[in-house]
Amino acid sequence: MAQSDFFGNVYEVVRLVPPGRVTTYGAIAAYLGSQRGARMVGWAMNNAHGQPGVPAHRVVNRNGLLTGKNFFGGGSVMQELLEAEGIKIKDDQVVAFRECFWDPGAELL
DNA sequence: TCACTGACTTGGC
DNA sequence: CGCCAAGCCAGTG
Repeated sequence: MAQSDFFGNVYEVVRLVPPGRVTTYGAIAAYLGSQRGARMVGWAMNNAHGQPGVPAHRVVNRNGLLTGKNFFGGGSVMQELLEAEGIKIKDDQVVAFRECFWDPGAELL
């Protein structure tokens, strides 16, 4: 990858997230081998703003809360994007998050 | 070169 | 049930 392995892997994993599914920073971080490195995943997403094909709106925190929605324009853009894929959002939170959750380490392996 | 911050997570009080 | 502190990696000042 052009970027560091961490960033490159994050982009690739997020890009592999199927429509109608969501993943978490911790899941990606754990997949990369750094569970506590979840913060870095968020940082990668920040960089991912300039990366096409990286649906950062499908990445939420472990509570299913749209923590990064503030970075999508400050409005409910992230929520609408997820709803457009069939994911229901309630109170900035993913409904049936556990059912929509997509674990890279479990689905890809 | 050193120090701080950041879209997180977990555990402890 | 809610708040505080620690750990992770990379980027910026």
